[in-house]
Amino acid sequence: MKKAPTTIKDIARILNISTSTVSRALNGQADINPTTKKEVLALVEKLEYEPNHIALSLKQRKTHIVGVIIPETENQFYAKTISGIQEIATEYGYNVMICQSHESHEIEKNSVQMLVSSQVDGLIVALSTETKNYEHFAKIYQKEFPIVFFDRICEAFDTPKIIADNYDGSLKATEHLIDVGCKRIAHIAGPQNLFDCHQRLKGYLAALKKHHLPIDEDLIIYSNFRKENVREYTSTLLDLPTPPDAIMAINDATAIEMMHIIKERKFKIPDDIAIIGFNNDYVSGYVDPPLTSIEFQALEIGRQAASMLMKELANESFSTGKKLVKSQLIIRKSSLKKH
Amino acid sequence: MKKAPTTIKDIARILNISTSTVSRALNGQADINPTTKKEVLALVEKLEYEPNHIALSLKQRKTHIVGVIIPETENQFYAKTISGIQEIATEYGYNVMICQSHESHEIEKNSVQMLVSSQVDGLIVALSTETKNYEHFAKIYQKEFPIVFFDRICEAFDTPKIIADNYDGSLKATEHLIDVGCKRIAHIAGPQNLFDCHQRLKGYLAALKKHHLPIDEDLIIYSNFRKENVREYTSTLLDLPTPPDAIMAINDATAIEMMHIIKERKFKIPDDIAIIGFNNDYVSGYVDPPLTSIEFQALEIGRQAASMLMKELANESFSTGKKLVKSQLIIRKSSLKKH
DNA sequence: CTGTTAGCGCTTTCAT
DNA sequence: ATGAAAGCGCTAACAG
Repeated sequence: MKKAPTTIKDIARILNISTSTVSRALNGQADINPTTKKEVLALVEKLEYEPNHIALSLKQRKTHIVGVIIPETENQFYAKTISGIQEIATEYGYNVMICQSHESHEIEKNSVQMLVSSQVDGLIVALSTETKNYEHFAKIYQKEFPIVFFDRICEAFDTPKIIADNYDGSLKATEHLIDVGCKRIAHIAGPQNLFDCHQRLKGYLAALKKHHLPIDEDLIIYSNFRKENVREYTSTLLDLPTPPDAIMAINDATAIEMMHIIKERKFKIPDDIAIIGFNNDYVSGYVDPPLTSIEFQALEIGRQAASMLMKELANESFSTGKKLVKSQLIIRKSSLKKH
Repeated sequence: MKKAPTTIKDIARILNISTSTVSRALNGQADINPTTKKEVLALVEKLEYEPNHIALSLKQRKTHIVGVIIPETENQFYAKTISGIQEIATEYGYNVMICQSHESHEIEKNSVQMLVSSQVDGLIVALSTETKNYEHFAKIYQKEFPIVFFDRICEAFDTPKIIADNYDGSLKATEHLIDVGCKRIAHIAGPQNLFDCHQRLKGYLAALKKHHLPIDEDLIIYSNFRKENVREYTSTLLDLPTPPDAIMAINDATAIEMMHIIKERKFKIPDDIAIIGFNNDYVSGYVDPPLTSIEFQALEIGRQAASMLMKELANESFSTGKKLVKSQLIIRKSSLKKH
């Protein structure tokens, strides 16, 4: 059983003054007798009074909480992103309420509703894999509820959008493979409704085209991110009449799992098949062979997303349109084919 | 500029009824004319009315939010833990507000204050590395504020505590090393104010004692978790007159980094030096050689911590004392010395 | 079955 | 410099 906390009223009663005076003493701005103020502050200290944010929120119709919806905290990328968001939010005096969609459209929808009901002042969102219908956002967007999308963005709305430059990262990675002599480059693509995955595929295709390599549909496999399907994807590729000489997987986890299976099948990495992943997970430098990967600045993306929202909440600016955050190719042994 | 949301008052005005009737229609329990109810519900639908949780919270002095303080979301273990907490909290109709201490005592202290001011109904906490003074918790504990500690627990308070069985995990891991013939087993220990790290050291020492191996202080190194110091720890061990024939590192990240350096120095793993880590990060199965590790059931720990809190909030039970969640030794090549 | 009223903790005019 | 009163959105006694 929790004890009732000290309120402004308690202070007022004890000091025989009105609650408004206490409020003034606490907030400092208005006219107030320095002596009264000192007394109040002393009692506040003694009684360990803590202001009740809820009451304030109700009064001001502003909770100073931002809602965040991401697919999974277990995903390093989103975990870092959260840190970036919190860093900026804290700076602006905001708190963060995080929901995970677990890649479910239904959960995402409920989270939006719950966060809105909780009166969060704005939303920062990376869409779930399943989300192909945006009504739950449309509903609040048309009420001018502040939303910022990042990474898994929704192009349907005119909100700020922060994304890693997946297109450029993918393009550079593919060109790197072409550089080291690969001719049949496979791509394990992600669900194409996800903006980032779509950009990766586009970057891959652009690189092939630029270097006049044929596009072979057999070399493009659409993954659903499920680990248990990786073996199947890998086998499909290895069993082709002419297997690929390089694979660019949709992420490091998939790449690492594939490397495992490829080695089982006695193919040499990178000499038979070069491998590249996306995300540059911290382990990628430690697997055998070390994995070439495209690194995204997750922390920076989180920071920028939060900054955009903070600015919008402060009515400072209202920048819609996409903002790209640079990505970087980290070259390691898994793609360094001798030629 | 956000538009003002629909309130219960709006509905009442339009329908020419009182707000309490609307409230009753919405909550369903009390007597209410089915027709009136239908009208209200229809309008609620049409106007997209969403109840204001803040108003409810103020009224009921219960926010249905639990605060969570963890060191880092980037840490896989805590990321999973969050998922477990959220799973249970959601089940009970609670939301979760997450703060990261980033291993700072100061930030942890501020987070506690902020969460309490935000009127969260309870707290789930894993302490920061820096935290050696518990006053910020004592203050709320004595007000009977519900707290559950997990993993990095604080023994000073009579609250529920959920921890992975680090002692047993460490004991088993050390015995496994002894089994495969190791005689000079080193331990990279963590800060001893952290409960889990302390238990790991105790398990290690217990195993040595049980098997009548001498305890060599040179073989115990106290780490601060900083990646940049790992090289130094490794060198210290390798440069000993008689280097260790096994190392049990405080976590997989450290173990993997050490493996790297050990290989640079041309020691063979596991034949010269066997390696074991803690946590069983998803990559540990993929490094070269695959890393033996102790796995903790992070999800389960999160679930149990949340369950304990939910029960306390429902006044169902008040179990203080530690609850252990089993850990498991995952044996891989890095510890399989031939003998 | 429904309306009236008071109040949750706080700020903020408006008086004094 | 301070107090009284209203109100943020909602629920819950109480009265009818």
